[in-house]
Amino acid sequence: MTTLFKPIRPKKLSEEIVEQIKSLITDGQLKPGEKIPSEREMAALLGVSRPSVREAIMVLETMGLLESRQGGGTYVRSLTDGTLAPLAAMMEDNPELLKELLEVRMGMECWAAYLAATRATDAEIREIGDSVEEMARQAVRGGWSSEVDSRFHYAITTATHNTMQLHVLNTIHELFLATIEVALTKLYSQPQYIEVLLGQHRAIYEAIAARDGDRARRAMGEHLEWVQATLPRLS
Amino acid sequence: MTTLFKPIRPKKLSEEIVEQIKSLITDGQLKPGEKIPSEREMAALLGVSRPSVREAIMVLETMGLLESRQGGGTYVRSLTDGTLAPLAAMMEDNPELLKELLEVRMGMECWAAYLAATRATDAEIREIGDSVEEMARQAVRGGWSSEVDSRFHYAITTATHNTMQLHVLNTIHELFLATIEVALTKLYSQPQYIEVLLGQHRAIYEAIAARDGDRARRAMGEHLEWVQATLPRLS
DNA sequence: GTAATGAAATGGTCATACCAATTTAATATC
DNA sequence: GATATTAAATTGGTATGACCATTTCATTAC
Repeated sequence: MTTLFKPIRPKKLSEEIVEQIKSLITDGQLKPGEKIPSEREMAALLGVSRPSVREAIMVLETMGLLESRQGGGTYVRSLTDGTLAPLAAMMEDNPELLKELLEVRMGMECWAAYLAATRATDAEIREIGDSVEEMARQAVRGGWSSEVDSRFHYAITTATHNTMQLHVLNTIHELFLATIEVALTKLYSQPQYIEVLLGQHRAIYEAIAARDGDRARRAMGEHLEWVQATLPRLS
Repeated sequence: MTTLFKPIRPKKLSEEIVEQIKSLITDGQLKPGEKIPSEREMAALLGVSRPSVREAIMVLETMGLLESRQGGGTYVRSLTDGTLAPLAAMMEDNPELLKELLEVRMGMECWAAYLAATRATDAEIREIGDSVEEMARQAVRGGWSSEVDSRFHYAITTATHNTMQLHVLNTIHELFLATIEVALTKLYSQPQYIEVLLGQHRAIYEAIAARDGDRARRAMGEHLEWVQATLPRLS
């Protein structure tokens, strides 16, 4: 019952200013390239102090909606979809976070392999197998896409019959792909790695097909440790 | 050829402050839930004015990394709060998903126990032990709070030395607590359960202290399976 | 019409003050 | 010793006024 009520926090002035300016931009009353009133003018119009206006403009700049130039004014930016979510952007700036996310993923994928081995339906085991066969088909032609690898892991997570697991792993996988899809595709097309990777995927599939949870977890762990060790060598 | 060169714009002070605080968060020196120094203190430490610090904090709040409370201070948020926000919405719509979240958490806590056993410093092992001792002290008086349990799990996750693990688990833990803090506190105060739970927490601590990863993982798995089985009996 | 110079406008930073909310410490009571 | 109440301290929120740095605009000279 506690979830029905949420703490009420009064809005800061800067938040209200942000909302007003956002509305003017999304309504088209402030257009891309247009200059907004100066900080001093805005403060006078809104009946607030200049620091409060500055805080709101700072926030809108962070959102990518405005752009300030010292001495020159503040302009509305074009509404392009270029801004990455903050976490993905931070991961681009800091490869150590990516390595840590890989490790978080490892824990979750191993757990997923374990659960899948204990719960998968025959149809789900077939789908995992089919994705491995698709890898083998593309391997003959020089390597497989990161989509096929995603299909494999997605099928395993689906077989856990845990919706939350699927959502969390999907979110982590998207963050992951946003950063290293190019490197992964490179990995899946190197001749010296293809057979090793294919063998690892088969081992995972076979452990799940045998409904052996511990074996599935170990096989997944070995696969992901190998990937984690091999990716840095590609750069 | 013009795209090779970008205009050079001197960085604002607030931008430099943002970068410094971001680094402290991604390096794990500022952890989720932790309070950062006050605005006045930060201004003194950085040798800048309080409005400049405030602008930086405003920006970090917009990015979802910090959260300020008037009179109360400014706290680090989990990096994954934003990206995993849909989970909270899903759980509000469908409380049955709590069981699945418990299972996701189980996988991650077991992995954390394993990593902590292999990596914890002596000081970290001491902190885990201290939180178990605090449980024992409160147990004599009828049970312990969910804060003490959080401290125990937080100490284990900190000992993994994986910042992303800490952030993801923190987000999941807050989702978890938001739903069943009352039930957990009830669980931790039932006379027939207190001794069992204390024994389970001791077993986890001892396995980590023995630096036995597999044993730590099994102990954590047993504990969380027991909790998962027992919670429904309280309603 | 163009170039140089000065003034004005604008954003960036700062010091200081005060208000509002929260936390902590001190005191009184049982 | 525990609990409740009150006061003080701490912290974030907002404001005023000042000054610096950069850009834009107006004026003047050629």
